[in-house]
Amino acid sequence: MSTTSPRTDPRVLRTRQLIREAFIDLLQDIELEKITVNRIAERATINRVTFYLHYRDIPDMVEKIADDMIQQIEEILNDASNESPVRDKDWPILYKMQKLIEHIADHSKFYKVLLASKRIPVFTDNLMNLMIKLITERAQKRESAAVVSATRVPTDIAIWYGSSAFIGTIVYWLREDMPYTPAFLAKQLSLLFRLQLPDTN
Amino acid sequence: MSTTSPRTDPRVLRTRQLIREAFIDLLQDIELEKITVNRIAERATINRVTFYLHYRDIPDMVEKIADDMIQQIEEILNDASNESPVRDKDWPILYKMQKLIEHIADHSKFYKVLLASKRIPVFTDNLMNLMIKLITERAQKRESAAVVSATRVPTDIAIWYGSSAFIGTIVYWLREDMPYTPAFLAKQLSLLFRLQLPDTN
DNA sequence: GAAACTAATAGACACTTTGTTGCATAGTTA
DNA sequence: TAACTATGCAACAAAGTGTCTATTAGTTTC
Repeated sequence: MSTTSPRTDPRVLRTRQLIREAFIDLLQDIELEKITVNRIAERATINRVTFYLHYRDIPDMVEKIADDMIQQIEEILNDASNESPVRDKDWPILYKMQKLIEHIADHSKFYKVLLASKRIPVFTDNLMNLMIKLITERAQKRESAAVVSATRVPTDIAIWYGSSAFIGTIVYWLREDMPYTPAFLAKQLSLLFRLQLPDTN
Repeated sequence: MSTTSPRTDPRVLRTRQLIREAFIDLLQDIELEKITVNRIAERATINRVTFYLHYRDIPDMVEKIADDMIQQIEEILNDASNESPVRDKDWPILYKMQKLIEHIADHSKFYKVLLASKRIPVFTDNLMNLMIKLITERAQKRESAAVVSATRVPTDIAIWYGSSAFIGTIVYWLREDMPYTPAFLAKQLSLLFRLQLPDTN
């Protein structure tokens, strides 16, 4: 559902957009369990049958929306890899984090409801997987192999710890309606994270 | 639903136990969204109507089960406060963490499904709130006021960071079927956590 | 711009789930 | 034993689900 390759019918895009917005909108008011295809269709001003032309059921829709989210974020992280300022070359994860947090702030309505207020597991899960992948890659590049050795804490535990801390902090920051700027939050996260890496300290 | 004060009718206890077990059991096989009162009643070998005698609906049941869970954990943490060995007096949170993780290990079937495999938000949320409370108290007692000052990271961010890291690590440890002993995991967590507190390092 | 294609609408269908009722039965407590 | 109360049973209206067929409307291609 995240394909745009062979040019998609604008009606399809429009419908999916409407469904998506209606869903986010409904989530502001009611619990996920109480959301029905009926209500979504009504709010999106589409026919109920049309919903089934796009998604098997509500969990399927949620999953597809989560996939889109992850794809967007991956693009942002990739872009950040290239345009990263020289001064951050020794610590590129800071720049990536900042870009990610800025993106989340730009779409805070979306992320707040799916990640923070109602906590829909698949979103947190996907984001966590992405973060684990990111940190693991860094660790393997030995750019921060210290995560492993220096603290004598097993790699996997250190990675679980760091990834959960990153995402969790962002979630709470969202819940509190973003009391710090993305740049500041990214900086604090990198400070705390750096502490796990005595080598580079 | 966590009351046992004026001695509860054994039939009530039996029924709630059956419902609880049926629910955990069902969650091993199917997604939360697909679980119906019908199925729970069937698996629990009780009448569907009986379910409604105890819970308003499924979300209500989940919430009550989560409440019971938190109450149990609070008792464990309180007990740990008293019986904490003298040598850990300067760092009692380690002992508490170990007791908590041991408890989770003892009921791993329960916690794995509710916290790790299917991630039912209310459980993680409640546990997170408890952890935040715990860390905040420590911080206020100035026992580890360093969380605040030493790293120059704002208190709330440091607390979000630490709490998320704690719970997240335990969740991943559960997902991986507990590859370390509770004592070892608690030790590693305290090592990583201590790093946030340069004063005591 | 007309023709071919495809998405969305509308109404209807069998089916499941929900939450509630009144009444009968069985277990619990005093 | 008697009073009480939890559970079981049958049935109900209401709502939601997922699917079908036929029709309308928008998009793309030549």
